[in-house]
Amino acid sequence: MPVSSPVKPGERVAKGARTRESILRVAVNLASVEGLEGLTIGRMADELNMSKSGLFAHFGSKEELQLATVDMARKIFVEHVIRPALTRPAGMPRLWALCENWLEHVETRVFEGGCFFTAASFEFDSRPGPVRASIVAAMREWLRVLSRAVDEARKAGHLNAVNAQQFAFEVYSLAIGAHWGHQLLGDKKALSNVRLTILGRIRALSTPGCPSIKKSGSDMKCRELPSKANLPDREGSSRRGLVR
Amino acid sequence: MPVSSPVKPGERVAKGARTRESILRVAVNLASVEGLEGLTIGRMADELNMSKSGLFAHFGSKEELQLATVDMARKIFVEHVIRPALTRPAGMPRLWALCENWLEHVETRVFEGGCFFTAASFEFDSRPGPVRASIVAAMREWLRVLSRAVDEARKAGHLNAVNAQQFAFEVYSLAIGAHWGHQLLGDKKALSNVRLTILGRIRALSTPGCPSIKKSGSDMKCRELPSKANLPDREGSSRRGLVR
DNA sequence: ATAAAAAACGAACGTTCGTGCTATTATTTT
DNA sequence: AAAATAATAGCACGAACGTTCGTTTTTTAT
Repeated sequence: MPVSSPVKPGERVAKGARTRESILRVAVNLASVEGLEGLTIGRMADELNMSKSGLFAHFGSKEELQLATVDMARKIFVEHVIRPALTRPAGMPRLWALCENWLEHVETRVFEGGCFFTAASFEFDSRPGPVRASIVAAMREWLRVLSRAVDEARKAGHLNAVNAQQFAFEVYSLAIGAHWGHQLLGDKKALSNVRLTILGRIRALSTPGCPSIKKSGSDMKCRELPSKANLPDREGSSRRGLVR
Repeated sequence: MPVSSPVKPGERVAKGARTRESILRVAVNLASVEGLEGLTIGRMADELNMSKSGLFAHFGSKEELQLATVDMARKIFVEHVIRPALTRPAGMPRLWALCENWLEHVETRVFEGGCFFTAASFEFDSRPGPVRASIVAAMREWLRVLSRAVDEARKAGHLNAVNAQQFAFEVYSLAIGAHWGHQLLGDKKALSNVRLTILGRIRALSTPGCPSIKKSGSDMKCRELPSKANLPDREGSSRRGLVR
């Protein structure tokens, strides 16, 4: 009796696709803990109460499974980190939302073992092959999303002149550091400390006209600008890559 | 059977110890590329032209091999990153040397796959066990060395009041980010960019009386203070941990 | 030089790995 | 409801895994 994810009302999805998805959901979490190379078909089959061969048939090779896993992780990452940030107005609110959401997705264990892509990045940073390529592509996209947000903040007059790419890189480095402190050292305050550090870096470069980022409860929210609507913008050019 | 006692300097080294060391030297590099879990006894035996069982006998279990590998990596790390920095005078010169040496040891591939401990950190950040514990201990020590250097720089009047631990954390986060950009994205400028970023962070907090850190050729050197000698200080309290 | 000790080997163990097959169910489509 | 198709199970394979054991070779101490 194999498991498959619940079918959504209205939407007719083939059984195979449903099973495939539940497999990948398990795969993503397992990989975030044990690594993509530590993903073994036998273990997954056990965890899903299905046969090795039955599971295997969905992918045809381990590498295909790994690639599919990276893709699924990307989807989850977009859903939890990027998409919600795009509902915020371009500029400082969106930039801050991206940082917040990233830290939060580690804190709330969207992936069992912390950020999937952080683990995958350092696991594959010295290996050739398509899996690495897929991870690299995802990370380049993430960096692009982040640095575009920085650029938008500059254009909106929220940030003083900065090298957007460089600043995005700096912010993300701090985030990775937070992951390291939180996940490896077990530093409970690592995430919130880095939240403040990033905030400090942003504040140091923000203009007087920048919408304030202030505490509200135990959370920090960035006050929205009144101008733009509260919807994900599909402004103009085609959006390829991470968000699709 | 007890482990052989440390031999006096100049004394002949038992064959076993020599072999053990060459095994570990291979192990460290292999692990920096394939991960500590990817270390397989068969592969290592092949690479060293010896038998699996002969190699295995040196450690008794894979976990022991991993622990020994972490220890060897620690020794190499100390030799390339920490020890040379301790020859510089406490304060800004030493702090900067630590940063420089870390970035350099990635650039010059002291470990084949980049920084051993960066890889190990993210590989084991979600796994229990003694291997993880050993990595954590090493990283705590590294952070302690770094933040002590920051503190010394403050005491020497080179840096304005800072939370040493926090600042050390920030600096190391940037370093990890550099590793990520260099190793995963193949960004040739990642290391030198972050070198400048760290420099910027340090400069922003340094006092007027701080010895300047200036370019000399394509390299940056921190001008030494005239006061202290150019030797590794064993100042006072026992030094336990990383450097031993 | 010879005996004791240490180190390295070779073969094999039981397991698990990824991956093929061929049946046999379940699900869709007609 | 029957036929066609898709999904899963069962079984087996060769290779590689970590590990054990008895033997042989090399090093060390007498």
